Amino acid sequence: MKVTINDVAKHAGVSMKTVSRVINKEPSVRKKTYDLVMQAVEELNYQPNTAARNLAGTSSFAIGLVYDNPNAYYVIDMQNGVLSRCKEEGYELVIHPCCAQDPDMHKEIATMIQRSRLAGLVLTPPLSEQQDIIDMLDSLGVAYVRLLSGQSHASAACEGKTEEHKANNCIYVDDYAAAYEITEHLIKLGHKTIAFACGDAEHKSTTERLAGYQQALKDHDLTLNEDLIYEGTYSFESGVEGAKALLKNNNAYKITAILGGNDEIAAGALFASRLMNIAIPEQLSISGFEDSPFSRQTWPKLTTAHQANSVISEHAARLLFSKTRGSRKQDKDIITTFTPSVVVRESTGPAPV
Amino acid sequence: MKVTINDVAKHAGVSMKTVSRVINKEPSVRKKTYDLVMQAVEELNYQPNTAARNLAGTSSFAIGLVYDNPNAYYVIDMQNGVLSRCKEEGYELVIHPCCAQDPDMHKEIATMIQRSRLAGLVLTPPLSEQQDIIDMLDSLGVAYVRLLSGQSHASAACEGKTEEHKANNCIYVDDYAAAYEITEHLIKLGHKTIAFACGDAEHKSTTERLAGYQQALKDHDLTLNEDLIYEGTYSFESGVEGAKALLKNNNAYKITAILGGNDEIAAGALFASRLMNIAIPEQLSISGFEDSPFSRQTWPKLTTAHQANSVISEHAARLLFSKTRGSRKQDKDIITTFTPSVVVRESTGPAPV
DNA sequence: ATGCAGTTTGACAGCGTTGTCATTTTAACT
DNA sequence: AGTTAAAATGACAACGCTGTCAAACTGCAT
Repeated sequence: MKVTINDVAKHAGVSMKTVSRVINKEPSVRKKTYDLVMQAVEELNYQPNTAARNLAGTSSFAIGLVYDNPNAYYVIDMQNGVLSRCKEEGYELVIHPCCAQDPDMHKEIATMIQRSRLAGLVLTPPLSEQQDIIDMLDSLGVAYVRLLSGQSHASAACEGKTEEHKANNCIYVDDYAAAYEITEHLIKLGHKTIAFACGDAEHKSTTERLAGYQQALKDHDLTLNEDLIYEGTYSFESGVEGAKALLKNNNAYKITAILGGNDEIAAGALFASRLMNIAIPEQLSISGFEDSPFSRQTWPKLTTAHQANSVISEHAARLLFSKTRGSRKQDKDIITTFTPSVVVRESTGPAPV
Repeated sequence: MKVTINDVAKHAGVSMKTVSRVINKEPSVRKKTYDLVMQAVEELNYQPNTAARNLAGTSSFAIGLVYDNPNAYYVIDMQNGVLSRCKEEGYELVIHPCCAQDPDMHKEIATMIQRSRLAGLVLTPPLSEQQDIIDMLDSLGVAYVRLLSGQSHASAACEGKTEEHKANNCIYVDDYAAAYEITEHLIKLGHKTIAFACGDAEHKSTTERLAGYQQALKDHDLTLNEDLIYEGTYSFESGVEGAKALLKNNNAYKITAILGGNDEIAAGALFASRLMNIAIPEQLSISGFEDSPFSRQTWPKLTTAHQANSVISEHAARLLFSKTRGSRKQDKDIITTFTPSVVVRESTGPAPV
């Protein structure tokens, strides 16, 4: 039942070490030997024992995915992207949901790394933005990849970091550009008074998206107004509250469009609009951000900015693997900057006259 | 930096084996010795090496969670429930999304088990219902827990199984009772023509929910009508299609309520109703199933059957752990049958007159 | 043929824990 | 105090693999 590397070695008439070389795709194995061993592996249906490999080897065959995100769709996409890569590389994935606020956060992560001897970590926002965690990882000498919001290498979360760090440890999502684009879409529809319902203040993406929105207004000679910005969180409930607050005494401002910080906020705004008997998009345009499945399941469907989370996380995993163990083939196809693109659906329309 | 069991042993003045006994909570360790060792563990901040434990021990400190479910909320809840238990027991969780249709499914799972030497598996529907997978696991001698839809020990998925199997390997969700209850809720609101939009046929839960619905109708002397049953899948899109199909020529039947197979289907039905200008709940009542966050983010909010997935999966993990390694304390608080309870929100109302 | 550098292979000792079994200590009796 | 069974502890060999380093083999120029 249980086939060890030794069995394979005997079967193929080589040493254990050679079998090891083959399954680890190490160079300097003759093609003939390689085939011989592979055949034995097939015939015996050999499965390398992860525990033994982890113990004997320098680093282990497991990476971690750390997140603090209430959005199920986001998390699942992240997992699947990383998992697909792990499968290919023969790595295990240790998932670790956690609470970014927790002051013992980095201790908890350190413990996890030590116990499982993780080869690396993929960090999603907002944890990827926390300096104390990065410092801890650096001091531990663990490889990691940070998913960051920002315009490529200029991201504020990387201030004071070397170019080398930025290039090797970060994947960027250009929320600024996406927000700019989506705001411009609204402006072109004739909207002049556009509100913004923000997500969590501690997420860098909130700042980036807000900045993109503001720059778009500025570039089109529209006045910025603090009163049109609602500071909330990345949740449906916050979207409801935000829309209510913004539209409460709308006579003064005549808001004709609301930009949601993400799809959940936009869905919440949609919900609030119904409560207030406001027709979407006739009286008010609403747009989301992220293009989660959610945005297709509201009424009307949400205009949003498409963000391919599973692709992004897959590239994060690639980047991580390029730094671990083998580094066999240099993976040159890694994309490090993603810019979400606007998807126009039914929740936005021409500004009412 | 790296603290081994040997360091702790020296520090505490005992043998490695004794330290091992302490961290594994084995009996027959004097209280005094226990404290002594624990202190050393604290002082040195010792973290047992998972790989070594997995290799040396009989079974490993990792369990697997296998699922094939497109519903992100469901998956996340399942993960979190199992994870919370794993954390407490010091186990790792290996997640494994897969495709139930895949004919090589059980091979893939077998490979995963062998590679990671998993101590056990938690299986969610529909994989928990596939006999070939169960057989494979039995032959491998791996512990597992099946999440099943059905009335406790009478579940059809367990036909031909011993009582012992049913009690030790299964967690039941009584979808039948829940569907009965929710149908009754509609009947009490005066509805006489209630349609049912089914989920995937291969899911046992579909059959169970359908049966509960039918029995409720029967018990209240309402006629069953095949035409009122739409066979679809557990998706939003299917809900849209289902509602459209059911309501297309509604003059013949005068459907006043639709029972969705789950929340997504119900949300889809809601969406379709909007398309057809049908007021919810004034002209048509719609109810969901599962009480995912989703059901609170539609307009109007969905009446549904609350199913505490994270609690359910936590108990599944408990049951699994009661069969592995330690089995230390007999966990007597494991709940093996859950019955979802009706949550009334705004999508259901009195039948129109 | 001979030598030499480069390539390919193998022997063997760990990696950090737990299982087995022997040994020592304790408690509970005469 | 002396005996005995039970409880607590320890010594040591695995577990299945990889890292290290030495040995054997290659091809190629002499």
